[in-house]
Amino acid sequence: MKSIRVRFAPSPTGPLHIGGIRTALYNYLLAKKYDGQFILRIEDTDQKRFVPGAVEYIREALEWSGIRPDEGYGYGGDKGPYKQSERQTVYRQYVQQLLDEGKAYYAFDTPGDLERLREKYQKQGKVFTYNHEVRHSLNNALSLSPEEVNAKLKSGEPYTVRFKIPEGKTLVLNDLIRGEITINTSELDDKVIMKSDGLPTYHLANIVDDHLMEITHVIRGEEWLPSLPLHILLYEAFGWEPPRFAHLPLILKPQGKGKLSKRDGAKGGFPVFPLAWTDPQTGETLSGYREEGYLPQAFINMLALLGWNPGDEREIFTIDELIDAFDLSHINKSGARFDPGKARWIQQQHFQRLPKAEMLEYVLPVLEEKTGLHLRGKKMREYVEKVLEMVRERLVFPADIWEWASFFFEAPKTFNPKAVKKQWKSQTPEMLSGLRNVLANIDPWEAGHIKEKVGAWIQEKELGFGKVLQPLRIALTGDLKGPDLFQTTELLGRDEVLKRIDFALEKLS
RNA sequence: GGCCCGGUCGUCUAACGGCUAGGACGCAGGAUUUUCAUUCCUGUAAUCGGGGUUCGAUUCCCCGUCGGGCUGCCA
Repeated sequence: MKSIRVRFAPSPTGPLHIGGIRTALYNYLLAKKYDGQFILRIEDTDQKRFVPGAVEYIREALEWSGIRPDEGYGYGGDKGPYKQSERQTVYRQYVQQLLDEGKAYYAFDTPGDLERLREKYQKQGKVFTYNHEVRHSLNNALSLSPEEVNAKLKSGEPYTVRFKIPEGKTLVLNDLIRGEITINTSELDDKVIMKSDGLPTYHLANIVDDHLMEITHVIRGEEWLPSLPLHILLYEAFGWEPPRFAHLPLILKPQGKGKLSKRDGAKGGFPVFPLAWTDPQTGETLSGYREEGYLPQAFINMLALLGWNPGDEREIFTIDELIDAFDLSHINKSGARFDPGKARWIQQQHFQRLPKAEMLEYVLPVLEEKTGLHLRGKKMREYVEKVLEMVRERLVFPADIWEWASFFFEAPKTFNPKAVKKQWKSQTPEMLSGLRNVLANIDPWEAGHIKEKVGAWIQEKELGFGKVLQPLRIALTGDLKGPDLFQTTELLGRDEVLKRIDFALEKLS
């Protein structure tokens, strides 16, 4: 049995969105599971829609996600070139073959002609379809004499080539996810397979390349399901064995109607792209999962679960676990509404599972940027390690470190008014002055010992932990949240603690 | 309009004719904690409607309905 070869074949018309990455992921998982190859092919047959930077974006996004092609554009391989704009002569040859065999024909209808026909039909409440019913009355090689056709070709008149759909045939197609699909070929239209610019359309290029590149499984979005009959017919026309097909359910908007689009992220407050993208035309930047602080493994995990399940109740996977668990038979048939909240939860799960050292590496740059300090030296690094140890459970994203631990690096200059209102009472300054004296004389300065001494003092004064510790927390951190206060005081050091108490007494009294 | 594909808690989903329809996110409540967060416990809520087939339908078939996709010299 030959090994599995799958491909991801995006069109460089802009940034890939998460639906595209998910398609790439499923292809990748299948290839890795069965020790096959995952190929990247660039489908740039529409030069009008080409966007500069898009190819680079696609590659970077795949790399960041950990979905690395084994072969393809930029990755080598002996079945190239892997960019369709560089394969024009290949396609010409196959188009010619269909022409010679009478399976395709020249068509001279201009875009204007077709536009007028569509309008005319629409006025009558109908839809124009270039099919077996009308093809003999249109401006093409089926209605013109061979001499007329030759004359037109010689004169350089622009033409397209259309595939002649065999009529009245019932096709029974098989989709790995949806099962059997039956359709009559008379419902189909004679699709253009080569445009007047000499480049093939998607349909032709796609099947020629899949065949030449020996693709065994085509896993793509459901939006391609309607053209599956055409593709099968093309394979038949060439006498090639088609690959197996699997059409993935679409990813839908979190709210409202329709499939997730590139515009939805800006509106919904969540990214729809793996990496940030700056539109070369407008200069507008749209955020990406990487920039939001998502871990690649969390991002991948989240996408994997959108339309697939492992068949058991596991939800958190490493990439290797995904490869192991992945299975086409557990892909869903219906579209999945994207849920940003669940994505965040998966990120949290992955971030929390990070080994200490790795989490530190994620958090360090955030801290360095916020403080402007160099934190890689031994001493500072150890300090950050201790801070991280105290707050790590609270973090979902690397950037959260600042929300929870800024006070370990900068004394509060202001105090959260809500916290003050709640816990800073008229008798607080006096109490805190008393506590200050206790703290000033504690030795050794160690969390357990501080707790013991402060506890004794609270009891002696009959004050209660909350009444004392809450104002102290405000003084030290500026707010009413954070890790264990005694550990916090230990790490801050006695001098700093006393200084902050003095400052709070001065500011809030 | 035509063709195609779908429909289980608000959301992601499990149950491939047979338990009180299970899990997760979210939400609500509780426990723990000096606080916030974490963690733990509890609760919340679903088979689109109507017909069949069957001893028995979430599951199979038909109709309707709703949702989605396609209907380009785009991919």
